[in-house]
Amino acid sequence: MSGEVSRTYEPASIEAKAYEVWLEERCFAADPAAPGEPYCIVIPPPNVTGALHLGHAINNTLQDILIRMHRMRGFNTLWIPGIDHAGIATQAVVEKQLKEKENKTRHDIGREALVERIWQWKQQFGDRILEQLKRLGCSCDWDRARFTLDEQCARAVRETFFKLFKDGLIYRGKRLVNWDVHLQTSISDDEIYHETVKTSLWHVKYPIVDTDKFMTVATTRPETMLGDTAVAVHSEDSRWNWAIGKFAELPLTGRKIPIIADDILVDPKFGSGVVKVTPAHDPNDYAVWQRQQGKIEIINILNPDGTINQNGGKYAGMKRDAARKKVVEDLTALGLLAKEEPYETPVGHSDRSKTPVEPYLSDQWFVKMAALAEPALQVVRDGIIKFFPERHAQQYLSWLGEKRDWPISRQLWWGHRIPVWIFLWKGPYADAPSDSQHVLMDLPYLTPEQNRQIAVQVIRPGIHEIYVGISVRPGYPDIERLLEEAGGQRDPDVLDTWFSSALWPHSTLGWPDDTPDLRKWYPTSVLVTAREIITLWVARMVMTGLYNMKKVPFHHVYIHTVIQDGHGEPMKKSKGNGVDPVDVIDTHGADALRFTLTHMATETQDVRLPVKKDAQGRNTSDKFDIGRNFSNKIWQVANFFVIQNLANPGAPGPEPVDETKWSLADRWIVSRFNRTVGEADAALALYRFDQYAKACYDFVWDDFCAWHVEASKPTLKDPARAGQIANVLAAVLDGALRLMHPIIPFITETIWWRLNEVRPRRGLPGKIECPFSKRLILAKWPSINASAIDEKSELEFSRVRETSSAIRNLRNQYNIEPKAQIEFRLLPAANTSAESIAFIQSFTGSVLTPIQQPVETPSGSSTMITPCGQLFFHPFVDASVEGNRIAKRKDELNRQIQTLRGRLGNEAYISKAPAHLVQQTKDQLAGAEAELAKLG
RNA sequence: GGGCGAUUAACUCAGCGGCUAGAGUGCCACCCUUACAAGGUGGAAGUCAGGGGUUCGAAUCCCUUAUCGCCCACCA
Repeated sequence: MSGEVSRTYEPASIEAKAYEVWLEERCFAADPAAPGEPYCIVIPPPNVTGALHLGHAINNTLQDILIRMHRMRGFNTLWIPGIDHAGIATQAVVEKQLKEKENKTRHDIGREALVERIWQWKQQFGDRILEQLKRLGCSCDWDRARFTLDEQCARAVRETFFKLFKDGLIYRGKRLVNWDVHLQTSISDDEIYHETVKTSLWHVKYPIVDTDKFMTVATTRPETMLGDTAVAVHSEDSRWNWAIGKFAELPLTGRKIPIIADDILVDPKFGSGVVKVTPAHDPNDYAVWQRQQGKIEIINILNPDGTINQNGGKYAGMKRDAARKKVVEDLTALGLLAKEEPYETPVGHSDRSKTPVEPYLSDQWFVKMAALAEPALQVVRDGIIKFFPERHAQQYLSWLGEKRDWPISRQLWWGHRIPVWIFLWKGPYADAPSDSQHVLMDLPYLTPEQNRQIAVQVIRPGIHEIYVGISVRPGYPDIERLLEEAGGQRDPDVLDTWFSSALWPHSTLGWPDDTPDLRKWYPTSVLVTAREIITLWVARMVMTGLYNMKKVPFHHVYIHTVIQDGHGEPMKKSKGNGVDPVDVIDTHGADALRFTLTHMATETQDVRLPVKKDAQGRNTSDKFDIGRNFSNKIWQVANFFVIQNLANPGAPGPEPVDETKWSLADRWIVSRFNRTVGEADAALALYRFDQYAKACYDFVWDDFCAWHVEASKPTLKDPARAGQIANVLAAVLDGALRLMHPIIPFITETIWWRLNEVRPRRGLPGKIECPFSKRLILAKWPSINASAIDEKSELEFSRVRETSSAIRNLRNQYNIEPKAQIEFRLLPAANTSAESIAFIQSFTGSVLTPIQQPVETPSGSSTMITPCGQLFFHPFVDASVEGNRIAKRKDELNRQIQTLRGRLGNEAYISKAPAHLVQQTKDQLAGAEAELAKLG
């Protein structure tokens, strides 16, 4: 039997096999009709752009723990896997490839061809991600794997967009985007890096109309003054507030622009106290324009290629650098340039083209947040959704509380294309509805039935042209075709990736259809994610969940630790410091990886993981040794101690459990096991995965291997008791495997099969129940049996441990050969049983002869006080060693006595501290004094 | 600049008002003892970031400084 099992733990040989069995037997497959309370997690879909790193590994390990634990508890469990299409990042990667390999831009090959290529790319890399999750051991229902750009998600997106559009919650507005003039595309904030640029600060004089005075503004971008629409001062700045309401004459253009007060924009202590306002080309100034509510104009002076447009008058057509130079020249000629000084300022650059980005005014679609955010705030305030740890709710509440409208359009080709067809308004202007208003109107070329499937909204990008946007309910391609034939043009933009991931918890379950899955598993149970996307993702899922489903998408949000590299930088795809979990699985095993990450999943602190490359070029870390060593420990004790002893030719057959034949160590380990189950349950209920891992580790390594196994060895040789010990060993191993399976599924499952062969029926009724299950993944989670808790045995065995350690310490100090037996006389303390003494002898390789009275300790002999009694010994005593030992101990005791006396001498302590603490201090003092006295 | 968190042994982290502050790794000594050298036994190692305060009692609570991480805002 043991010949089939490798002597050392070799993860590669067992992981694939166990996973194959789970898949073959469809252990992960969920059935909404199956019994059990629903328990559901939807995976935070990883971006398709890259391979998973250790941050994903911890995220998914923790989800798998929850899923496996609930599956064992009898819940009807579903874990839905999936991948995010990650609009910007993915398109950027494929465009970059296109450029490098074929020297083509996306415009060269066109929209359809580009999207086709991205799909090919997605196929390849999406599969790789799913493969990584499988290696990790994730028990997802793979048949339900989803992609945020798949057919079902597309329907959910279309349906949601249409609903929002019809309800007037989507509107068309202006927004400053980061414009890459080189690539002629907008880019996200994430793709911008700031570089300090040496430039000048120009001080320009603006004449104040109807006076002979000037205001001086400072700017690093003089060419943008062509788009100035106001000059702002602080309302309490006595130098300038007299001018509020007057006008300034904008040099070079002669335009008169208002002098306004804006106390947010202007810091009167900075510079001249006067700020030029260019709403179309500066984010702060744009905010001023919004605050001023139509009192000032907004003028765009740039073409998409970065040249000055017709609004720039005689500068039209010039590139921005040339225009800047010319503007400065002209100002100088007019005598309006007061000063030019050297200046350094950070300038945003596009990560993709490495050129400076331009804030650029463009038409975008927005979701109105006010109505959607309020219920999402309320469910968290009311505790319907709880964050773990609790403090993270604050970030959610404060961000959502701002209720800033959500810009949802992206100038990309990869994504859900915005389902709006835009028409020029043909009716009389007088009848035109006002801006951004949702209107009811029937299109003449649609049937009444078809007209019910569309929603119309007015958008007005210019003064003299009025456009309407028409959105179509999903599933009516014929209407879309009719709209296009009638001259409508579909908006070329796509939706923000987060728009589709916001629907993830219900779209993955089948929404907008009313499916059995949706009815069974929505709301889902818990969301497990990292704190950086609490706003981007979590908040939006809550909003859309409440909007579409009228119910929260999940009840708990667990925010886990961030895995950093050795320098304290979070692992990120963009930083390139991510470590592939498969590397660690290859060097240490999946269970070791999972155990170590779980052990690190603490509540507050992010974890640094110094990584190094091994000889094969794999990124790994010594930190995973803890998991590997633990796995090996389990492998050894299970296969070559417990199972071996149960399967030995001479081993006792199963016999009925008879607790009267149990030893102190048996009662103790059974009690300890039940306590450990309690600790694990408590930890998991609060998502304290680290405490759960530690409870398992301490129980298996310290309690079971280090003490109970040692205690079992002599009795296994006693035919009268071997049968009972075997019962206990089998049950404890069984229970431990159940308890640890969620963290380290592969090794526990593999051992489980062997245990089933050797001892299919096992268990200690009322103490450790072991109902049979062919597969551990489907076995019952251990329950706590209060009757197994045995405080008396726990106390007694802890004294045995302490005494044994003290004797081992003594042996070490005297360098006594491990095999050599040493002899003591023992004056037993009260409650020290003969059984305890026998255990101490066995644990320490010593002989203890009980005595009734203290004996003299003449020179050449000595004494030691232990919890189980006072020891007297002589043969090996060396005066110098013993002198040191005793002196050191006396020092300790004296120090202790001093502290304790000091504490008791403090009247405030006696009167204010709880009585039991005062008593405890007194007992400690008495104990220390007694020991000191005995040492002479 | 605002909010949140962190700073405990050489390293990675627990502990979060009351035992002499713990664990794993690393280090030292002894041991291939019949489950395990990926191991066993024992040991050394910490002014709990600095400074103030509250308390009978502070690593733990409050204030403050410094450094780091995340989110948000970034100055004409």
